[in-house]
Amino acid sequence: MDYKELADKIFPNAKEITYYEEKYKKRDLPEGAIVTRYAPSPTGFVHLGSLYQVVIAKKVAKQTNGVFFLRIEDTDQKREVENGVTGILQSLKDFGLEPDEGMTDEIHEKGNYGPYKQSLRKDIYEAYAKYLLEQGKAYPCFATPEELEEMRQKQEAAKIRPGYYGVWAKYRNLSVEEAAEKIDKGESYIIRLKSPGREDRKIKHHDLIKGNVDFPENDQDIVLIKADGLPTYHFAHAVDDHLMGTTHVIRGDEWLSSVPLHLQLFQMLGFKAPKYAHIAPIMKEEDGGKRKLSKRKDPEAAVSYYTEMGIPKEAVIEYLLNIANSNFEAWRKQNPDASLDDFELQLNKMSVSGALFDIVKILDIAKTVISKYTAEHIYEEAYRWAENYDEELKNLLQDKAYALKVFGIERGNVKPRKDISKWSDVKENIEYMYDSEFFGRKIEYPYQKIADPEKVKEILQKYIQNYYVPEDDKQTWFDKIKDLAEETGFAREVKEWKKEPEKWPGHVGDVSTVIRVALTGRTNTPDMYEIMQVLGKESVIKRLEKAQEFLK
RNA sequence: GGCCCCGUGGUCAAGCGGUUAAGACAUCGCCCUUUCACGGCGGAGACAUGGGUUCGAUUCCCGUCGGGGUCACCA
Repeated sequence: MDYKELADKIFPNAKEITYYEEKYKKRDLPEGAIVTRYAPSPTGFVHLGSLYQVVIAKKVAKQTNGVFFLRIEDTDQKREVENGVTGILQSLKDFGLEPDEGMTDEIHEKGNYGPYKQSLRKDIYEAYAKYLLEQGKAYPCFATPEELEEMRQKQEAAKIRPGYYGVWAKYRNLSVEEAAEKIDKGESYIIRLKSPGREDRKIKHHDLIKGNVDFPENDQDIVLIKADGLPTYHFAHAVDDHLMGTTHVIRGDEWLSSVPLHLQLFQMLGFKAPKYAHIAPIMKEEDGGKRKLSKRKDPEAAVSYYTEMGIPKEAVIEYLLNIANSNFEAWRKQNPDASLDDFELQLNKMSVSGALFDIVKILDIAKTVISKYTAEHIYEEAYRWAENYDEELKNLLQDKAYALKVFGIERGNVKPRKDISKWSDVKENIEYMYDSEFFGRKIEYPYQKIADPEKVKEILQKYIQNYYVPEDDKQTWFDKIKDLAEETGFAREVKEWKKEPEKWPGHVGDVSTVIRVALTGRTNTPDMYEIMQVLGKESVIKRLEKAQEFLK
């Protein structure tokens, strides 16, 4: 009996690998085109770190007119979540990062290199496992989990490197006859790689991000096909990325230490190895230390968090690009209005170590991004967000024409207002502009320097009677408030007051604060002239009268 | 513990043997002829540490310390 017969015994129905090699032709792409992929488990959950990888992978592919595809790695049934693929697809869509190929929903897919779901590729993995078996490069291993556990404990106790390798690889040198006999007896087994590696030899690897890294060769006889008949990540990675024509594997750096194994696998399979780019994780500070952003502990680890908060997708991506390439910031300064697509990302400029996640920075970016939107765009985005997450805001926004006026305050000019960094800020930001809201709840009047009820009332009264003319232009309106200040005993210019503060109890700014508070219930608002224009005469008068009433 | 990677202000980071050690966010102050948000100007704030190599080290080498990753029939 020889390897070939043993292989036939194990995988009697597997096809020759030439079948697959011919079926999946080399991709016809322009010179230098890069093929990348995102290969998550179908957990339905997309981590910020994954989104980061996707942004990079897709960008690199697009830059070179290549392909970015989605492959679902569902070889571990324990990880599977119902509708997991849908959740992932939705997240990618939320950020405009749809793949060119791969799954399009739970069961459908597009592209010529499928199936794009690993559980559907079983026969393919078997063909390649058989191929290795035939050459004696893989073998059936009959060790039970208990046996393995016992071995590991021995190794630990003796303080030697744990694992299934060398003399510990008990079934490695079983003769084909012995193996066949065990199989005939019905003993369960898995398929292991017969690693030719030696731990005392080094391999050199050039990582596109990490640079040159030396590792000991892999000498572990790792599992290729598990007891459930599905491949392990490593084996599937080699087979799939070869067949699917991946040129650049862009993944988290937790995989860096598997590179020797993966390179070995590609070599034994006779495949050309892809280039690797290992991305450092996004970290979070905790108790002075750093740790990876955690799915369990940190809500901001889930990409859905940002859509829920209403942070625009461009802002999240821009932040990620900021972390990815430090020259992005300079580029953005040079090209404030350019599309993100125009930025050329360089893998070799990526940071080797993980950056601490900075929500403040992301919000700052979002603020700038939103400030460039038109009122119309803001309306649409805020409305779409409100539909899903905020019923009250949705109701406020029903009157589109009015909402557009509100959003148009101090917008569309050279120095647009920067006060919204996420859609969830909007309600708080605009609610006082609506009479229904304003009068609908208990109004607080936080008067500042001028708080004496009589004085406040006097200012308000005189303003309505002698100065308020809705048709006034801004300058006239402004001058009238100065007149009002003077009439009620305050300095008409702030500068004059600053020179001689003892001369008046306050200045025009203090007077206008009274009006502002009466009008809006707030001390800080956007330009008051514009607010009054938007509110309109009726509302302004009503509000000013209500404020006086309140003082009785 | 073995193996691998990393260590510049609070954070993200330029820097590649000789620099007043950039910039951004955050922070503080002043200005922007009324607040706030912007914007402008300015301030404070860093090369983990000990040895080498060198005329000269943030930069090169070694140790120490610190941080991270990885050692599954999980990905």
